[in-house]
Amino acid sequence: MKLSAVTIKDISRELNLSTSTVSRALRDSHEISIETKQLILDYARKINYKPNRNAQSLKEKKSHSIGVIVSEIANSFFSQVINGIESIASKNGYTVNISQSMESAERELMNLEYLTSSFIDGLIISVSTETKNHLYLKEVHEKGLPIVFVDRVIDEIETHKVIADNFKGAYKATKHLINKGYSKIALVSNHAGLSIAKERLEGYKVALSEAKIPVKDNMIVFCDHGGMLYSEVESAMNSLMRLRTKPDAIFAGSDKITTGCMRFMKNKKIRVPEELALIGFSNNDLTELLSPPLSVIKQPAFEMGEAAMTLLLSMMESKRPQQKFETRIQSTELLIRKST
Amino acid sequence: MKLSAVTIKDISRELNLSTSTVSRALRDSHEISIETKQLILDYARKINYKPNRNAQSLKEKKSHSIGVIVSEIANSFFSQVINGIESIASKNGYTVNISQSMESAERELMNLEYLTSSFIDGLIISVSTETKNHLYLKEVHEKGLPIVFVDRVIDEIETHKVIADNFKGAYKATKHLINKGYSKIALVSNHAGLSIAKERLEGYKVALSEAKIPVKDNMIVFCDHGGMLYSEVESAMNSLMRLRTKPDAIFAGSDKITTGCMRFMKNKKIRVPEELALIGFSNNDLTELLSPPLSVIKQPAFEMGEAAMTLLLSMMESKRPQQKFETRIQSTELLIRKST
DNA sequence: TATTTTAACGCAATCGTTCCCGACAACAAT
DNA sequence: ATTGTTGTCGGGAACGATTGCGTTAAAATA
Repeated sequence: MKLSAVTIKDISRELNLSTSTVSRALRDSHEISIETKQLILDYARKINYKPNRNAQSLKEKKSHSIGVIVSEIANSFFSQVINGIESIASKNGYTVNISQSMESAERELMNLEYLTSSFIDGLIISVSTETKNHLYLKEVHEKGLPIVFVDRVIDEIETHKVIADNFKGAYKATKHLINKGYSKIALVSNHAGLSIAKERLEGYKVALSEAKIPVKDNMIVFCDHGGMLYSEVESAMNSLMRLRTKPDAIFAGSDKITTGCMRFMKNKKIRVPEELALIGFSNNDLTELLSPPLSVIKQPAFEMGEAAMTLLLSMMESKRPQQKFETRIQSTELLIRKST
Repeated sequence: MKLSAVTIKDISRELNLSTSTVSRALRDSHEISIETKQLILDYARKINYKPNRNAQSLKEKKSHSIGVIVSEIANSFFSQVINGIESIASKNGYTVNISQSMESAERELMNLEYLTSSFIDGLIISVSTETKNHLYLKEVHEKGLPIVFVDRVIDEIETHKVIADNFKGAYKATKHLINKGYSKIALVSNHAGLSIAKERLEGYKVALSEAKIPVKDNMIVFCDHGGMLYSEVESAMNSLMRLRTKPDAIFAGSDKITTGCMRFMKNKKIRVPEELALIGFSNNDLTELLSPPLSVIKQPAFEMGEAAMTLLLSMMESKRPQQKFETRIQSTELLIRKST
């Protein structure tokens, strides 16, 4: 069942006017006399008229709604990003359609195909770890769908991008560990193919090199699903702990991995930071309350969401395809607490 | 700018057929010969035809999208609920439109009015703490919009409701504290007008009464915005700590309040549970890793989301207004850890 | 052979809005 | 008196998909 809506026709019939006049009055056209306009507006308010957005969308070829695809909503970083997106979107009369890829390329594609059925005016996406073939994304982009990448970008697609300064964040974190006297620093990274993972790896490597610490391959392990499952982090950590020269510090490459590592150390009763230090990317507010309070690299998630939506707005509202695209790099924050 | 979509007309023109035939072929009607059908299907796939959902919605008077209004996405409980909703929705071809009230009745109403512009087929809502006048909600409900309440319900509106067993959860938590030897148990509650707050208060009171512990009003404090701001929790806790007979245990009435209390105790260097025990409602995965690990009452958030969406589906898909509504009460889980 | 049935397709209206054209007054300018 | 102008309004065609009904030819039946 559905709600029976009142339409422009109802108004025009009641007031003995044409639908054109009513439509124009509601849109405050100058072609309508003030009296008629007032009459229509009053009556419309009285019967609680709301324009049918589907009809409007069909006519205007604009839905005033955007799609957002992230890997998981229940992830502090992404929920904060969405928060930022929503705040700008609702201010500008846009509805936000959210779907989750759950780090699965298949689900991502499904959502994408669904959202792009001439339904959304624009898309903000943070690609899943699995994504390797972005044919479809590229296709809709070339057909003219405005897209903004957030956090996890695809270099091959030229459009606006909003990312954190992953290189610098990783660099600062690693350098911090070095300054604290740690030398056997392991990296538990996200999927190697991810843009953020590459940048963070690079920051890690450069910091080590500058300190003349050799970068060892066996000190770098990967979680191909970004720590979505704890077991993934567990086996990554286990492989590190089996090493002949165990690490004395862990640098975790994502929110879920960071908390996963923490969980691992708790489970294994590894003392932090005495036996093993821990620092990682995380936007979870509770990291501060952990024992020990976690040192983290925090991304300006809310602001990144705002920036992405603002950029998307500019694309959607511009008449002609934009030529110049910008990549906004927002700086991360290093919060040093007790775990390092 | 927008993406130029391919329509049924493009197909019909190219193949020298009528739009009716094309439409019927795409919908696999028996009135179309197999050869023609195949021809159309092949060509449609070739040019990557996607039906225009706005046009479909206009024709069918169904948008196949639902609205979800919660107080905040970046709240583990709600993000898990949304997770559950989305999983069922996408399986059934529905798009989820999420908006946040941020515990503001004004924002809630804005979102509601926006979503209900003949745009959504159904609504799942967890009302904000501020909400007191639900006139508009009642109005759209009476006009026939299927609504399902989750977690925070409005008794006056008769429809499906999905809630956790708040009474029992609170009862069990309080009883647990009593069994552990605590007797001066304070309740830091959510806004008093909220259904969940009332039920939890009741569970708290009954448990105390059964143990012949008098219920004292000054041991019950309220956070009118559900702990949205830390300052709110802080002042609530401060008023408790100023009491002549301070509490020896805190029972926190919501996710944000629980973590807020924990934060307060850390800040004030109050030893948990020696000086003050803490238990509370929370769905945050990290509570386990806090020091001490928090005892919590956990709600089946994901399952609640699933249930809500399932109920909403049944309402949306039924031809006539439903008469019988159910209130699904899902049981909570008491996780006893070190904070009590 | 004449008539009915059936298969396969087209026509045109419809959903609710918007907007390009007019239409038709009243009035001003020539 | 004729022509222009302006201010208000209505007619009707879109937007893209769906669908009841009508049409036509071929096939089946009498």
